[in-house]
Amino acid sequence: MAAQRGSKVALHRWIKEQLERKFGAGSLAPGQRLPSESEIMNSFGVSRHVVRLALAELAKEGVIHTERGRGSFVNPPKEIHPITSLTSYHTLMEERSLDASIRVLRNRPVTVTKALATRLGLVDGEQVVELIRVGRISGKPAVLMVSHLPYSLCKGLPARDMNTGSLYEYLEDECGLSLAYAENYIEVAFATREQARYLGVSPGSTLLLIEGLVYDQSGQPVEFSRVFYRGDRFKLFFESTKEDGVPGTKVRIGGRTSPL
Amino acid sequence: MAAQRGSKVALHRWIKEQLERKFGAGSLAPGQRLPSESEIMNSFGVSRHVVRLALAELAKEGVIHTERGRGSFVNPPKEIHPITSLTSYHTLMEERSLDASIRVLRNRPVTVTKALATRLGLVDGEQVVELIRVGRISGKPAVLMVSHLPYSLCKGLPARDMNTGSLYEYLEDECGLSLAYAENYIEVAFATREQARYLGVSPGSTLLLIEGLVYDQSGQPVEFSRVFYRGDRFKLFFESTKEDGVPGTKVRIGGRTSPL
DNA sequence: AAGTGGTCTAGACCACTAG
DNA sequence: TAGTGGTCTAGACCACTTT
Repeated sequence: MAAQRGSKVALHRWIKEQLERKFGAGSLAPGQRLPSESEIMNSFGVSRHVVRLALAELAKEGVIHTERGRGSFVNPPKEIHPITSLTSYHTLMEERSLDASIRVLRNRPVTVTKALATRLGLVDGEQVVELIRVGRISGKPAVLMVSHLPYSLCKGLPARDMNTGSLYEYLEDECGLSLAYAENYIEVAFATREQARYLGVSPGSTLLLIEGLVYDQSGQPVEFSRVFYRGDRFKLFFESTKEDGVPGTKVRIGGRTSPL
Repeated sequence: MAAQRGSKVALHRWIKEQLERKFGAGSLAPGQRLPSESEIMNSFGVSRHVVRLALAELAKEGVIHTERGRGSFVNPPKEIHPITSLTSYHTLMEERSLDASIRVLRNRPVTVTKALATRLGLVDGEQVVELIRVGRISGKPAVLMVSHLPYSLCKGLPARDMNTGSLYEYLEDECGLSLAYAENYIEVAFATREQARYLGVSPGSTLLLIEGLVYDQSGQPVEFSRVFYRGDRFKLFFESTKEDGVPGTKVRIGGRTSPL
């Protein structure tokens, strides 16, 4: 191999492009193993460092992933997921009942942190219910949902089995709350060690984060939620429709999940 | 320094945490320079490689950025931006008229690619208008907007100066189109060399991508757009309101941009 | 010219996986 | 045990920025 390494493009970028060309989607099926790092080293005649830089770049982009002691493998294409806000993950589950499930990791009262107290309009020392759930699709961890709710509004929540049932239905039907609106922020985040463990990715992986603050009809904050998706595995979908002269756009969340 | 490097956490991760603690937001103001790589090497007594791994991790997360020949610098916090779909960037400009602007990079007819033809319902060989614009906020590149529209629907577009005025207003007022709805996908992307140049980031940087396919009232595809935001600098904002028994959620796009 | 980050080599040891 | 990826060291040269 070796080939002409003309011009000024960095060697590891060039190697990355070669690997993408040879093993990218299409030429190698999802799940297939790439050559080992030492094999790539030899075939291109470069040091291990540049091979690792190239593979790391491909992994960051979600094209491949690596497993210690096993090798690097081609990833399947991204899943498409309707944006989750006020319409819960549970609603999605009902649509794809066969392969979606929820597992509760934590459901217990804790003392608020300062940042949480500000968001939920609580004072220092108050209690909130911390509800942490992992949503699985086809058995694989897909989404990490972290919710915090004022304990005073849902004292019965920690005792409740949230492995089934919608959180929002519970809040409305059994806590007498009437959810009205939410402010949401979508951003890129990176997996902490704990999040990485739950989502089955390596620490520092790219995540899509939807942060939401849900309000009661009285304007009282009811839930602060953070929903983490694997950035290499998901697209968020929403459908928007334009209505008359309104200086904004109406969006229906939770449209179809058909492929692009 | 050196300190106890007990247990099993990787050295570069530990260094990263130390740096974050010492120089993270709060202790060092945005724009301030961090110690050089060799200074960090010496102060921790580690090799340059682990220092670079730690700095790269911080850069990926948007905490810092590095400039060749100059050093590493603390980043300002993320901007908050309402989701752009059907309501154009131009609308945002009007809201913050002082510091937002658009610059057109390309506006010309080209032959469709296969992927584009599929999305826009065109046949091979047809022409589309390629409109590429960079939105700036406070003079700095903020968002890269890449639009493709069937040439037959807007023959006058390439001759039009799109540095001012809204694309959607142009389509409705001067092309006789009535925009109805759009399908949108939000995902993580990574900057190509070209995108990186336009956005003032390094290749491979994390981006937030909104892909949108906008339809006419007759159901005809009118525009395929891709809007790229710097992932380390932006949050997308939307507000959702729940309405009666609809199995979905109404979202008003383009709410206020007040800070979290 | 001096200092900075960007790239690359060579070699080592470790942790994990699989036969 | 052999092979894999994960981590780390030491040293080198280059491209770029600043003085």
